[in-house]
Amino acid sequence: MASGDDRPLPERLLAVATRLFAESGYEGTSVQEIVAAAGVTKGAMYHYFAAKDDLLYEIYHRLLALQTERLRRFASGQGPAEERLRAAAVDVIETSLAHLDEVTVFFRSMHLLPAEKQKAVRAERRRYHECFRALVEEGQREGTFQAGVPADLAVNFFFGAVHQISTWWHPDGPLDATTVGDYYIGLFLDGLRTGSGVFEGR
Amino acid sequence: MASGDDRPLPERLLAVATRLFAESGYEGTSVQEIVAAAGVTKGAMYHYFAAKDDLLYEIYHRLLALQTERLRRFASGQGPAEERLRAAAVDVIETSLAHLDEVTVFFRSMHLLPAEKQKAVRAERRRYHECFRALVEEGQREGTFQAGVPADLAVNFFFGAVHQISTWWHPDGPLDATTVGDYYIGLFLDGLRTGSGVFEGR
Amino acid sequence: MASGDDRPLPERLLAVATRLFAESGYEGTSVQEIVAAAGVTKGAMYHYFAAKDDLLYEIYHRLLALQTERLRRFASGQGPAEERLRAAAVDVIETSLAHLDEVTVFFRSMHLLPAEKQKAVRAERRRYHECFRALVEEGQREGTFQAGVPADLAVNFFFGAVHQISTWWHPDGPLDATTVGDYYIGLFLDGLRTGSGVFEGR
Amino acid sequence: MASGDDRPLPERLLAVATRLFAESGYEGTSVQEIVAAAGVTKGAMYHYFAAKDDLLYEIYHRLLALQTERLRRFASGQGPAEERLRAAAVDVIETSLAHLDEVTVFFRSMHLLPAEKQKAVRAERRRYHECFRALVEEGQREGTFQAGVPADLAVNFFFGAVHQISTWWHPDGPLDATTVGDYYIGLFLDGLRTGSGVFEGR
DNA sequence: TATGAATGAGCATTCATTCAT
DNA sequence: TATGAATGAATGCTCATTCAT
Repeated sequence: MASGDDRPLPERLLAVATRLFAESGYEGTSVQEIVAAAGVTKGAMYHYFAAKDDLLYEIYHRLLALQTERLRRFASGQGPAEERLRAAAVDVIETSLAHLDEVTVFFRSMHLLPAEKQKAVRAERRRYHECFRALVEEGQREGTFQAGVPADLAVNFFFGAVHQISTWWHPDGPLDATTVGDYYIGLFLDGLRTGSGVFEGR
Repeated sequence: MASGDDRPLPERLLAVATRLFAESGYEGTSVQEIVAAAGVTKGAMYHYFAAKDDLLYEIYHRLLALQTERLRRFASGQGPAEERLRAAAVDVIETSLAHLDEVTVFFRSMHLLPAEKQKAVRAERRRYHECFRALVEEGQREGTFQAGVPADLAVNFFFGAVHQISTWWHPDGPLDATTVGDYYIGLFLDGLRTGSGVFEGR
Repeated sequence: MASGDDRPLPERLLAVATRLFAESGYEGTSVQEIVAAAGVTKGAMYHYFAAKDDLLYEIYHRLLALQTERLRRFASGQGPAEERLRAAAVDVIETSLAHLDEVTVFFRSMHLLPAEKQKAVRAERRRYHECFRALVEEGQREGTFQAGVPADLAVNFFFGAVHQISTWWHPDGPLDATTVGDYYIGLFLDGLRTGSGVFEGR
Repeated sequence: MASGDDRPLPERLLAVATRLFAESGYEGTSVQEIVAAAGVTKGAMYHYFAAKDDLLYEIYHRLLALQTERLRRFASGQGPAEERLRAAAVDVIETSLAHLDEVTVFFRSMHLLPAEKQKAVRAERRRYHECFRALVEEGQREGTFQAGVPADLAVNFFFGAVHQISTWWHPDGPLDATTVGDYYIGLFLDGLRTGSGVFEGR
């Protein structure tokens, strides 16, 4: 019962919920299981979170806020677009792999959020996406990236692959996070780069 | 009430369940809603499916069986590996987009299947994956594809992107299925092809 | 458990609920207590009633339907208005005292019904009220009843008294139902009759 | 937040509770809602009231104490019983209409009080009732009122009607409080007066 | 083949109340 | 006097599944 975790209760509940949602799914995890794992009672949880889906929202919202803030720093840096894009992509893969449960849980279960929360998170996500896309477009204007492929689609392609990583990768497996990140970024940037391919001249 | 659908009941139930699962999620759809939408009663459904999760299993199993059979035909064809891989990739994107609900539902909810069914579908999925990977490896041996990137990882990268398509693409949107497929295959093959990139010589 | 009651389950549930609501109040009676007293499980109850408040609605709706039908028969009969009104009033008191729990429960708890059900029952109640009021107005036109008192108000006065009977009267007490009914009707009609009082000439 | 209400907190809490109970019912109003509407926190309320039902008890207890004190003044006055009864009745209707929420709330929810509080309020109520009944009996002995009707029953009849007024009357409606009071008293006294009716000679 | 009444276990949520501060 | 975090028990309701017919 003594959890040996002295973080504030809201943080502890989010951490516990993230782990349990990743293990058994959002719908497969009861509020009772969450609070039991955190060593408190339901009332304590509802003191901080108005509903179970607030946990789900908050889990991804916090990660996305972190990633957005970091992305903005990379995007507004110096140097050619490709270098800034690469740095941003390395970073988003690193933080995504470091928060694999959060990513997994969210993309599996965001459809279970009530409409208005879904809208809110989609709006946050869209802002992130647009910042990333702007980097791709900058690279296309510079001539580093193929102009023939819609930047929007390329970004979706990349993040699709990233968000699904947990379906096959595990931190204790043979490939470490950095390695996977390098390969993913390589596959993405090589696919995009001028000289590589099929969309040139479009 | 008259559904105007004269397919056998099992097929009708699967079609209805796929639609409802895609709309409201697997856990958000009750058996009662499924049978009501199919115009029958619960007993009728339980006559054909032993449990609700049989529907989920069957939905993806049928699509995967179809895609596996087609993949085998492409894989065992003539010509250079890249051509066969491209044809297989075009095909899997086309069939995936044509059965977008099935793909969405399954990758969202496979974690809710009981252990043994999860194992079964993972085994089927692995067989599919390995056949696809073999094509990539053949291309690497032929020298068409970069040998530096693990074929397994490349295949996972590609299917990650494909399985997430429904998070942003819609059949009535500005890009039609063929266009999306072409871009995705382009991004994938360009990223993989010799001469494009970072993994050469590894 | 064997209830020894072979009425259909819906009727049995309503009977049990009426008794328990009268004893402990609507809010003080749990669905669990109702189904336990009826010897079934919650699922069985929810098979017939969509919500707990359906029980409350149905309890009064059924009594009111009965009383409305009887009132219409008395109202459309032959003879002077006073005689028809007296017969109707005798009848409504008799049926109200025979269903005292229903009356008590409803007038205590109707404010807990969801808005649309409250509206429905109010509309039913209004139809009943208007039929009764028409009898009073007829007596006023005939000159039997004082014209100075608004018929609406007189009817509300009378039913106020009737609906509160359960706060002081009990079937096993010294006064039997018929006696109480006679007195109430006497007090009401004497108060209304020409020659008795203060509203004449208004 | 600043309530603009400088009455002592207990009074403010009772006023707020009365309004909320009248709007949403006793069980439909949470302690949290009461304290929020009063601009304080739960601890403050529990400092003055030991339990939620103390609010309910106090709401009616205060009104009843007021009405009892006034009734005693009218009862112990000079003149014929009918005049004193009329004055008392006018007064009780006036104060009841002026505190309509209190009356409504109490007669809807008194059954939710714990046994001992219910007993206490019933005893207070009985004292009030007996004082009023004594006036009726005095009138019967004087020959002004029909002796054939039990005074107890007549008083219950009258207060039944009065306590239900809020089910149909509203201060902003076409009839003002004084008018309603006059009619109610007229209907009651005319029903009771010698020469009007059916109970004479009993 | 199909019905539909009934089960039983589970779920998210609410809430009056307490108590250390 | 007053706060607000936390409790613990209860509540209405849902739902996959069974089974006699």
